[in-house]
Amino acid sequence: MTTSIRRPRGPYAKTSRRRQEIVDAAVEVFSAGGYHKGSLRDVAGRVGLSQAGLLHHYPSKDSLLEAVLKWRDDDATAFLGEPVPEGLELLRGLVRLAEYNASSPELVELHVILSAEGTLPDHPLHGYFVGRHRNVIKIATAAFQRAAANGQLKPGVDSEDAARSLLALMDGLQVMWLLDRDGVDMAAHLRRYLQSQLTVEL
Amino acid sequence: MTTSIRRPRGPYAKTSRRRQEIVDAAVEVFSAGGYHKGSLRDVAGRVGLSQAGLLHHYPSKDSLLEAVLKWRDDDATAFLGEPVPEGLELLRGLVRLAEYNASSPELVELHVILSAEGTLPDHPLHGYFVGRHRNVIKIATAAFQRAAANGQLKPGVDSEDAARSLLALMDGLQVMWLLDRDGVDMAAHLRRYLQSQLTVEL
DNA sequence: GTCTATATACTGATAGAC
DNA sequence: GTCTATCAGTATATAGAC
Repeated sequence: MTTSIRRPRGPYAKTSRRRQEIVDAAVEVFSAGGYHKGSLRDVAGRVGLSQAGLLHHYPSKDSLLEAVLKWRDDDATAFLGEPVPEGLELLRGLVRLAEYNASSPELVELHVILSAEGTLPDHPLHGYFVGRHRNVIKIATAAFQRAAANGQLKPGVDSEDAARSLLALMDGLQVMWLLDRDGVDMAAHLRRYLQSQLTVEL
Repeated sequence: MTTSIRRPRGPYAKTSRRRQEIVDAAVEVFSAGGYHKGSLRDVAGRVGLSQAGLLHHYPSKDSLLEAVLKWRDDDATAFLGEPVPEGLELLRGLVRLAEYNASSPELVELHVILSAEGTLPDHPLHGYFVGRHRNVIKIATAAFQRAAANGQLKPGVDSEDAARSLLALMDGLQVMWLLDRDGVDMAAHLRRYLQSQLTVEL
């Protein structure tokens, strides 16, 4: 997010609001079709703009998608709290995040479709998801290490392995939940997994 | 697969071979781009055919994709053996399947991208994946129930929950593996999870 | 069985008026 | 800031010759 010194509030605030409307609409569109199927015309239509008009705010499809991902990351970070909590607190936060996700199907759809597309090597999002994955693994591993240092982790459990299994489970549960929303309780599955790795009550 | 009585072998065998060539090429194309980005022209080019020529063998994009999914299901079934093994044998088979997958990145890509697209309600594959999911859950749940009946499952573990966690883990690990092939040992993660639910050596 | 040619429909992006 | 008009590219599918 860049700020302008020369246009501090008035017109800028209006443009900013407009840009947020566009991002909201883009979330709807990319959730329902992913990057490849989602079209700028569709996004534009939802905010009462022509496609060319939309391109005035975001000069390309990629730049719009980038804004969507930034918005989603900011949303998740805000949910977990800043600075990101450590140890068991982070693990508890991830369970609460799963509960939150289950109340926002759109967010889950967005994550599932974009992260799958992002695994493909020549997808515009590939680099973003590779980097994000590295970062998330690092943070979750640190949480398990902190738990281990506090004697809260079962003996023989490797922190990085536990972190990877946890994150894979989170991702896989989201796919499964989209296929069977009433049959899958994402947070409960995560809690059970975490409990099986810990020596204390989560 | 329909067979013809009037053309028992010669020309039919040739056509059958051609159709398999096409399916192989389609796996490559849909692996790399999913349903929406994968194009018939691309598939056709890989087997030295024009796009219209390809449509002679599979009259629509959907029919070709259907053939691809059938081929993949048959492949997995053949790997696990028929009839599908029961109890611990099935669980061991799923671990071996993960090892097999790790030697076929293309299969993993195909599964990850198509199953993500298939979660979207209006995707042509949605019905297929919903049905497949139900079926797979049923089989895996039965395997855990069999293990429980043999006293091989830890007390307090619900068979269906264990099955769902296992399958979510399998799916999530594939996404993760595509982002970091050297850092993720899918089979090892599955084995650890299963071992944590069982009273006997897997 | 395979081709060329074509119909029809979208796509993202640009040019330039207002 | 938003529009219309347009360009160049892509897609699936069909018609009909060979």
